[in-house]
Amino acid sequence: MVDVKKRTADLQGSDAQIAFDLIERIFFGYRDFVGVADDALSQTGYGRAHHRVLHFVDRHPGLTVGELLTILKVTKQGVSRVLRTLVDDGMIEIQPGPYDRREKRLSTTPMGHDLARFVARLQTARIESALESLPPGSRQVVADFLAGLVDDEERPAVLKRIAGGC
Amino acid sequence: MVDVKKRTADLQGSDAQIAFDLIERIFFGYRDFVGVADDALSQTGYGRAHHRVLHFVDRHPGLTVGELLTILKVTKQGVSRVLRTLVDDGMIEIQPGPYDRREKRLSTTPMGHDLARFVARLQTARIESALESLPPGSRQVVADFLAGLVDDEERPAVLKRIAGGC
DNA sequence: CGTGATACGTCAATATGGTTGACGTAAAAA
DNA sequence: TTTTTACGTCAACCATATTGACGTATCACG
Repeated sequence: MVDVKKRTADLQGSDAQIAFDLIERIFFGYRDFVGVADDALSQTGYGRAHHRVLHFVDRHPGLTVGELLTILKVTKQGVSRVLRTLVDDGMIEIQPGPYDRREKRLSTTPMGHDLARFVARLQTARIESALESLPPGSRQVVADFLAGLVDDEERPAVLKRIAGGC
Repeated sequence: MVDVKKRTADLQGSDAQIAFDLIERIFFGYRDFVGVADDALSQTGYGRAHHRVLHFVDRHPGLTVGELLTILKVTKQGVSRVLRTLVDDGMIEIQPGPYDRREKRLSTTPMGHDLARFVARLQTARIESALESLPPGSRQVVADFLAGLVDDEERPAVLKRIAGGC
């Protein structure tokens, strides 16, 4: 009887402290949110890595390869194949940097831009649908929450980049 | 001049419609949120796949392999190596189903339970930190938003599973 | 001018997390 | 008894990433 009480107390303590609900909502929400893009792009033969590169190059025309690596937190080898594919397919253009010609300035072609926008619109639809039934001000709450998940050291750079847009 | 006006109008229209801000906050927020678990588990030699299996088995003791595959939306081959590793390491136990002995009922050992809780607490800390400065009621707003990102067909099952806990 | 650092590319090997297909076993259900 | 189910496993393969080593073009500085 003492054992049962103890174990029950332990469980209640743990369950009260741990945000299982939000942990799992983040998991399933993200899974299906990226699934929107995965499904749309799988028909073109592209995967998640292609999507990430296409998205950020489209959002930041003139981005250098090094900046892209910083944003995605991957190595140059990690994007080389994906980037080459997108360039070969005519989705992304490369131009030498205007001041430093060692740089490769990346930008989307009209075709690449359209594909990036197509996917972004699908994801926007999912977001708007999720916000639809929520009270006014929820958009800001969600935006702040998501920013709060980012590492403290990274947050300033991330928010600046997002606000910067192009 | 006409061209410029047209392109400007197009751009404004697109930018207003597309939720770049939230799309990217979801990307960076999720990246660092799972990074919390990745970093903690990388020291034990486990990756993201191990974490997912450990988490859901811990949350749903007595889960069968088939149910785990449904939750994670992967194939049995996709989890077999990871699951075997966790069993070999003494993190997860297998018992035959009480009524159907073909089933393998999965549950965490005390050691596996502690590891799962350890990571869940780290993730909870990140979540609470993100909610800290937000107005009251934000927790529910965020929870509803995340549920809204889930596929419509999946949502009932997902919410039931999360609520069920165990 | 030469020297070193920088931006980028590439080759090779390796790891992780998956996939499909084929085949097998044990147990339940008909 | 036969069929279906729950699970496992072998093999082959794919996508995405890593580290390390090496090369090349370009810039910046003494």
